[in-house]
Amino acid sequence: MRQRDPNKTTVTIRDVAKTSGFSASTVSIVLNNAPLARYIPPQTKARIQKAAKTLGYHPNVFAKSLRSKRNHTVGVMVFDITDPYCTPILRGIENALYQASYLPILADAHNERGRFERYLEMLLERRIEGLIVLANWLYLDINLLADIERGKIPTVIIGRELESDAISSVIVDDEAGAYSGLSHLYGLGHRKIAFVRGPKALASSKARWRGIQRFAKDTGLELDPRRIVDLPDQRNPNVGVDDGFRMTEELLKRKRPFTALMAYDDMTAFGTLRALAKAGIKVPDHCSVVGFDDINPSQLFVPALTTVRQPMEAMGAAAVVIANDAITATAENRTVGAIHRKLAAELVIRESTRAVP
Amino acid sequence: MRQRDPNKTTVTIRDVAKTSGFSASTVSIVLNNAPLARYIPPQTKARIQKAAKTLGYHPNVFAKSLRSKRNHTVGVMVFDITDPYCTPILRGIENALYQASYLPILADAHNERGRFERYLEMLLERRIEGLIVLANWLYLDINLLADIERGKIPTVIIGRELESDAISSVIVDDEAGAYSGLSHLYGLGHRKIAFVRGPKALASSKARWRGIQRFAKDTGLELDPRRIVDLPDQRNPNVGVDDGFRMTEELLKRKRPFTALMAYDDMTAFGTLRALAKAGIKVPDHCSVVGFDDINPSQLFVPALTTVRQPMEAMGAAAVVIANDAITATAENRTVGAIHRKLAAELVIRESTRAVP
DNA sequence: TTGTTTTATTGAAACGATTCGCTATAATAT
DNA sequence: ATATTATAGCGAATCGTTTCAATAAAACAA
Repeated sequence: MRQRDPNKTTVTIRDVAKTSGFSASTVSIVLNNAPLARYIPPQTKARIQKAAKTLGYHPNVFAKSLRSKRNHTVGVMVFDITDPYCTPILRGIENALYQASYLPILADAHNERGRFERYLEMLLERRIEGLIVLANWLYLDINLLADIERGKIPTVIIGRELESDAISSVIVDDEAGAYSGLSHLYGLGHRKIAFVRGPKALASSKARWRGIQRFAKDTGLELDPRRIVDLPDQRNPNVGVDDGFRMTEELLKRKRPFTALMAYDDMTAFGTLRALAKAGIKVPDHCSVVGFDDINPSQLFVPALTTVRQPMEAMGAAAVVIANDAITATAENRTVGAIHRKLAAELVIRESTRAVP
Repeated sequence: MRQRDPNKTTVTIRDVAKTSGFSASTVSIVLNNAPLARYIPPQTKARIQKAAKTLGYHPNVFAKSLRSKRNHTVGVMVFDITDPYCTPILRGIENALYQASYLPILADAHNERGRFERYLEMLLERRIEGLIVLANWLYLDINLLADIERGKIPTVIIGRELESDAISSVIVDDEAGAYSGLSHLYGLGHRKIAFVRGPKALASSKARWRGIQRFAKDTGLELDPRRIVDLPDQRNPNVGVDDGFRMTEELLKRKRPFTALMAYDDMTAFGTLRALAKAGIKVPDHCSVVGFDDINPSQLFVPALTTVRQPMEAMGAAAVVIANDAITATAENRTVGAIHRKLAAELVIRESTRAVP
């Protein structure tokens, strides 16, 4: 005969029932403040609550989820947590989830497809209620997301807008951001401006360049191809610096003088700063530099980097709002279409830019 | 009469049982390769496995955990994910957990006590199998951990060694690290060395200073109190830079010349670099600077920072190993004492230090 | 032949919570 | 006095899985 372990460690709802003198049903109703709780007199509630507290009762989420199919958990998949771009977004996600009483399960794909798939599997098994994908600097292909669609799990992707319209997205307005960055340099009197463009395969590269071109057209600024270089396609956030360094040296070698340089992103800009320092070119005295992103180190640098700031915490929070809405919609059996948010970037003027002498 | 939803979406073990023609018990035994599976003929196994695959059966983890009390989940509590010191450790944790097929639930206390407690509660409810606490730059009091002890959840704390011997820890050898950093400067000929010490309340501050003192004693180096300043106690990782800046200015004001400066950590060192630049003092030409930690931006800086590197990924991995051992021990009803690991720091020589002229 | 062991499979009882439907009393209306 | 309704509480089924105990057929031994 199977019998309860007498010296068991977990306290169940039945224990609370026993010590409070009521049934498990009543305890459940009271503790969850279910609709039926309106009939339960206050003193009964008090007795039950006291019993629960003194016993140190914690409802078992597994038992709970087994019935309710809800577990207040969302998956957060990043592609490389090492990337400083990730951190503030993660903070934004975490904070918003906390407000909504969700807990994040963290998965880091290390930019490996296999790992991404394995994690996706694990998250699906765990019946996450929503999924937030942080597609930092990634070449993500779409088929991976078929799985997600199949499972009907509300999904939001940050940093990339997918062609498929089944998945929500939060991105920054790269085009307007680049426009404002260049506008800043132009306003300072710069006309000979060099560009280190992003990898061609990245959507954000294209968008940012569109902003540059639009500004050039609007003002008649000339974009000299000899002052333009491209970052190679195969990158990794931390070699971005090296690439920026190399590309800037390439630019210097071309002997086309420039008084300002716009880098694809802050990491690239750091490489640029290094190359310029090596060449004895002072920033901002001899050359202004503008980055993009405003990752944490940018403000620490000497000189502090002027850059176009992505509202990363806000992006994380926005993703959670979208996910949360979709989750409650699903719970209430409503359907809701994919939502696409594009947040504004903000120019942050620091020490790496100054008026042309 | 309650009846099954005919167009339900989840496929259960009973569905597999039905289509394969065996009972749920058998299916369970086969799919988990339980001990009893040794009696099951291969062709039965094959039939069941095929059925499971074609139906797309994923066992429900909640039902599973409800019985087995295991859920392959550990809580990871950080005190401020924004701190660049966190990221590599998190990576180390994540990676090691992945190897062991665990999934991390991320909690960020934002350095608020209330938030820490709330998260602890949530994690406990979720019946995490282990807890890893990342006590970066925190003033953590012990009572918080009473809860953990009560629940008998294997816990490892990174970055801090607790007096209580019930909780394992992973720390870096701060003393030896500081010793080697100073030794490096000394070897370059520096004798007039300034120090920006860490906040007094931090254990690592004390340990690092012990290393300094030991080196001074070993070599007869004089530690002039007028070249020593202390960081204030109330800090936050990102104002660490400002504090470093202020303290260095204070040092400069004192008119006691120095040819090298050791900062409590890299963040502080960034502040120092800024202050020195402002004063027109070139690094490393006129003054060498050494940091501690080797956070990501340190290598990006111009000049790249010479620093004492904490093996952060390894620390995260070590914490997981300890936690994992404790978890399996608990599962097998063995008891295992707290383990304390102290990892070696490693001097990383970059561009911010050079021999005294 | 009968008895024992091995092989193959299953029913039923948990795990811990929620919830529907039922009962029983008290309060109110007719 | 009886019918009706609001108030309180409980029993039992259910969620999807694992696992123990039981059964039954086959294989083997005596």
